[in-house]
Amino acid sequence: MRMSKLFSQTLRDRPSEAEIASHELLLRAGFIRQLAAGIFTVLPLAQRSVTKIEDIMRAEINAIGGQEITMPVVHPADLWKETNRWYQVGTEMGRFKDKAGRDMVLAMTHEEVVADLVRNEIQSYRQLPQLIYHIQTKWRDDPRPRAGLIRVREFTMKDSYSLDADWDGLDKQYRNHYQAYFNIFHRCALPVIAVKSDVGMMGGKLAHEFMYLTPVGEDTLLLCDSCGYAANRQIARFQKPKPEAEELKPVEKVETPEMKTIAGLAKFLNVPESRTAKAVFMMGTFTRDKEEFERFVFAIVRGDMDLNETKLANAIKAKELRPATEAEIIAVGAVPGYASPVDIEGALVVVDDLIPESPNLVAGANEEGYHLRNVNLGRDYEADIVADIAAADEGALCPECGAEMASSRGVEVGNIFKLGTRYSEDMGCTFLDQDGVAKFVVMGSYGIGSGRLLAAIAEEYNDENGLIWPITVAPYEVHLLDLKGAEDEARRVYDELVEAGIEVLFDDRPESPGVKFADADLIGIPIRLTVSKRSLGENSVEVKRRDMEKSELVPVEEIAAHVRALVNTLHSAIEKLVVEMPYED
RNA sequence: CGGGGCGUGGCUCAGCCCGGUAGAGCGCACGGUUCGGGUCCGUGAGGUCGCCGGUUCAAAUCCGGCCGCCCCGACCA
Repeated sequence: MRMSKLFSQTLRDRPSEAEIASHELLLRAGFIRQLAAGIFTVLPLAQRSVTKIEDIMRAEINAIGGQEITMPVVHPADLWKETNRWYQVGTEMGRFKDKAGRDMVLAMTHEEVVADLVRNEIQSYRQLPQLIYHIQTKWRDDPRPRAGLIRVREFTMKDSYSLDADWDGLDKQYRNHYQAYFNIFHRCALPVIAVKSDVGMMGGKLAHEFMYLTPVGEDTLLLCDSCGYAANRQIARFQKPKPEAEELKPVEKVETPEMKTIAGLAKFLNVPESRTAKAVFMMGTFTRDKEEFERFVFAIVRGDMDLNETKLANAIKAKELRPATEAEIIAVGAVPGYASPVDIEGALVVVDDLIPESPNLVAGANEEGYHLRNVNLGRDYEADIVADIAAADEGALCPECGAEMASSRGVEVGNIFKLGTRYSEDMGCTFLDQDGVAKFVVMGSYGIGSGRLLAAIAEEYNDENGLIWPITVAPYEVHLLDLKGAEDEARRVYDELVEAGIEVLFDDRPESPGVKFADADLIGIPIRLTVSKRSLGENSVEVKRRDMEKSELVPVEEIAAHVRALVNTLHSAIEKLVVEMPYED
């Protein structure tokens, strides 16, 4: 490709909307352009990189038996009504009506379409297992897109769907994806870890997320250095300190003027925060018989811990949770700041599983200015649900080995879900087993966003001058530039490299050397060749790697062979990253 | 949805407070110059000042409403 013909241009100034490196550099280097919030055009350079990423994904998924298909972007809403997700998913789903007034859905994922295919195509256990996948556009109307390609509304995703006769089959396909996903990321030279995660709107039993660790990430992870436990904070378990057993003491009302916070209260009463009960009020949205209703949720965790809303939502099977308003709090008979689970009407009372073991806590008195000492679950109030609803934070003890865990930020670049029969049952995906009995197909789904992956790689590999692509995903292998007086020889080098099957971006523009070098650094192609009067004076071409300072002179007649060898060296260095990864349930 | 910021040629921004002929740098076109780290000089094209309404003799500027974009939070595979 001649740069004089390249569609995109580089930008000298930092675009004002870019806050993180990958966003800024992908814009400046001419890889992407924004159309609207969270909606981007992929320009030629990025398109080449994305194609390479997708080919890596194809190769790895094909290797575990995947068959590529393409499913539609527009779905009849009826399918989504069958699985209830039409009702469960909120504003994130794109909805419209076709000309006949039928409800339609913009694809945010494809379980329903897969299930519809399955119920029509799969009749017999002989047709299982199967693995189908596609690389398609998704629309998720995220309330807050940000950080360039990291979090967008429209994106391209490789999603695969496994179909099995039983759970053992699913387990095998799940493990296959676990390894294949590591292979994909490793072949993109992106370091990732796998963490256990919430199943979210996908439903199902088990999920892992593949996380690229970076401060710009928006997921918080808890990681145990000792045993390797790794989980998204949304579901991270931890060992809770066992309080000492003690006799239940009588409830005692104490005056606590202006003590509306746990910290202030504990100090005022001279007790540790762990001897207080923290009340958090939420309104949960529930679905019953396709009807939505809200219910007040009174959640209690110990005063030294925070409520984890995802855990709470899962524990009570709420579709949504939002903080309750002051009026709603008062309506159930609680007093904000002095709220107590004692004598509450009509609320769903959910307590953390540490509370039953924590005797004689300080709680509110439901009276302005007063608290109660020695409140005890079971004696003074009842819980509707006891569950782990406390959040794990930096320093929490590992649920597996008890060591202190660290927290880190990450970007989710891929995920794998054991869906089980969640969709098969709703949509009637059955097959006849060997014994002639109809059974539900056991499903899994597995996704990687290619644009987000591209951005993560850009985020990982850059310096003050620009991008530094790993060769496996670089838009071109070689960036060739000529300086004044060497144009003819550069053109011969270009033709020779192209002839040798090497991907070359040839900067043949009549620009000054500084402009050409700066653009080469910005675009970040791994190998740079310079043909100039100076190099030709030694009958040579200058060869420089983007990730290294030094350059070398290579005789013109050896250049194609030399570059071929260097390309191979760079590829094999990345191949070495592809290793077997330990799997943990 | 709550809080904050911003909207002026393709890009980065000034002008707005204090109303009076729309500016700079970069980029782009043309001419010259230079040629191993964003050369230098000249000439030129390019803007409904986000949109709608109001105030005024006069609005980029003041007032109201709306829209869009960015950041933080809520939310979220």
